[in-house]
Amino acid sequence: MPPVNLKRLAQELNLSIASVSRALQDSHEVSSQTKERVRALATALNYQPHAYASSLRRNLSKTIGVVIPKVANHFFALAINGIEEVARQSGFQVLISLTHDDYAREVSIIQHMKGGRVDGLLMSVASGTEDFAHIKSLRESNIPIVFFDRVCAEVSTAKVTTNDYESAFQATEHLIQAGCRRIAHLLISNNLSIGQFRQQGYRDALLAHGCDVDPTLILHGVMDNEQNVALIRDLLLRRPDIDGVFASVERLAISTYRVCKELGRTIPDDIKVIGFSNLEAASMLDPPLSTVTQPAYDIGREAAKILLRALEKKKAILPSQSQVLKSELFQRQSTAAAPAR
Amino acid sequence: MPPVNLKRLAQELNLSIASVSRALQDSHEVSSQTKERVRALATALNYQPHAYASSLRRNLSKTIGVVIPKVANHFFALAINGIEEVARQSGFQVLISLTHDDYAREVSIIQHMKGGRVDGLLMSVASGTEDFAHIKSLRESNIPIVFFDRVCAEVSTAKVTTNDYESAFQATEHLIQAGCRRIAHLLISNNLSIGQFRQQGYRDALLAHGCDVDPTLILHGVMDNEQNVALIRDLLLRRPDIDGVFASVERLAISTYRVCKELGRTIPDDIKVIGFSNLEAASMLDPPLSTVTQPAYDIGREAAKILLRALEKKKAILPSQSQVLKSELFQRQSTAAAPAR
DNA sequence: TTTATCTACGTAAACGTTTGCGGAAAATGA
DNA sequence: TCATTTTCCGCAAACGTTTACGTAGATAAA
Repeated sequence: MPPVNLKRLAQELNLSIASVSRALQDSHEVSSQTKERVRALATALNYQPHAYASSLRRNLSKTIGVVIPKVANHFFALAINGIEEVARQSGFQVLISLTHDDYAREVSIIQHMKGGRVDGLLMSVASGTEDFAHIKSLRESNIPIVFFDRVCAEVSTAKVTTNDYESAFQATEHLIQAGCRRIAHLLISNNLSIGQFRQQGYRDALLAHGCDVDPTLILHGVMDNEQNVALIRDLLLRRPDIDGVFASVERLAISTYRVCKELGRTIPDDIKVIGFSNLEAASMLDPPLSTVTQPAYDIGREAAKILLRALEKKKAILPSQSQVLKSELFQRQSTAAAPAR
Repeated sequence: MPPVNLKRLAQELNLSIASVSRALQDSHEVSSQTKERVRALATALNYQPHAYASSLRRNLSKTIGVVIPKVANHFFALAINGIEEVARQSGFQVLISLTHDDYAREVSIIQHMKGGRVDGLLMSVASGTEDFAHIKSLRESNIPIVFFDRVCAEVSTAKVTTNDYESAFQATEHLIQAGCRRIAHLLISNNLSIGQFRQQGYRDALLAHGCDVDPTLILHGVMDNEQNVALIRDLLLRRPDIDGVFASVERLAISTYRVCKELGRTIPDDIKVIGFSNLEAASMLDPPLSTVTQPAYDIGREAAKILLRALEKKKAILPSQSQVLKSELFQRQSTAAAPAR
């Protein structure tokens, strides 16, 4: 059977393709009777416009790209939900691509996206990315971009982040007030501003409370979780005086739990642990994990909103403005102060 | 500045558009010197082919659609990773759309996908779906589809599942052997085969061990977690003799933990709990949760492989064959038998 | 009446790519 | 030498849309 496209509809209705197209767009240039005829046949034949043909002609894909490191991560999963919600309301599709925190893949993905596939981009930078030429090149393709969470300081555009410095400060302060004196900081090795902010918050909190910053207590984690467990084990064995751990990412907090169980260190008596995390089951852990929880869903929503507003106005270059949402600190068992004796 | 497309390359090289196109495809119809010239300029100008134009002309999008209920779910997140891995290796893009377990959205998404957007589809059916006309209509559009996990029995095509019946049987048996006599079964209300298989495994395990099946012990959960907590609380209060819970999905197991904490029932002494789950932190829960864990990543890989093989051979209709992968049962603290007295 | 405006539709070009066809020049065969 | 094949390239149509422009008829204004 012949495909059901505009030509087919036009033939069966004795109309021109143009009129059918206009009828379906509810143009004022076509009479209401013909509109009805067209719409009737369109639904009868279950006509579906060819999205790519339309994109090609209008130079608009009605699609936004989302480039993130991974999806098996509560934060990004929730952010996607927020993005998708906003996009759907505006009739946009969402094209998700995963970098797996790999620079080469990120470059390749951005290249692909540039070929007219997307109207705009939402992005959380891969931790391995140090050169940003591929991102800057989006300018020339007139593709606006909004960073969220893992922003790129070098590129001036709109950004949605959380108050990472303050949250890290609070988390560290919370550990100090719970009685910790030797606080380790676990982070994923990268030069992204987000990691720097969190580390700075950690450092400043220590200084503000008269503790000195010991660089050997700062551990740079890697991609592989097994390796992280080994690294953390080494650290805790080498420095038995560590009585607090501030994990910059969820995985490192979980790895710390694993190591503590293995070494027989009890949380929170021997070591207190707090970490950035969006884990729903945090309160069900043994012990319940104190967390800094980012408003992931809202971050996604806000980023998408900003991007869609820009697309609406056909602004390809966004003002370098950053919106900061607040994370929430949940105090749970893992950082409970020792009972007064 | 003018856009960099085939026309632009052709002009600058004094060639025809056709030759440039062929050169970039490494056609034998163009000399190796010209190929070099073309490739050189293409990389110099950072030429990126227009994916949609190519799709339109070749009637191929090099894209596979993934339609799933949600992404904030370890199982689906891992499955996506598997899918993405396979797709990337074959040069395919992955277009993810979320149904949020809503029938209307699922229909709308399938409609969109039919408009030439994707070459094939991977799908896990929404729990609310009861009519499958929208799925069957894909046949007419020549779009092959592979179901994974939440398959649709009514549609005959390739399917990738896990051994749900046996896993449920084993999980229930495990509870019985740990000493449980009154075992509740929590599931998400739906008429998908997957839910039926799991329930049947539960029933048969009870019968096989001489327990009778009590329909009032089977609880149909809903979308909202708070509501589920209330439902489970009611159930446990109404039936204080319940000493075991088999949760068909992760969320319901977590909700059970919450309720038990609230009611002061200790796991596993008062109640033992096991559930389907891909939660990485399952062993860190309080107490560590016994799980039936599906090989989510492999499921994604297998489903994608089957689909891509079909696309390779231009087979739009796949033989109704189902591949069954095995889930793994992890015994942890939450189902530990009471110490002999 | 004539002229101008409006309504409703068709014609055709364009978006960027791929590809069947044809053909000129070069290479090969006799 | 001529005939045949091979090599390399251009022309133009096509994919399904959208849209600038043209126009025939109807209506309104003069």
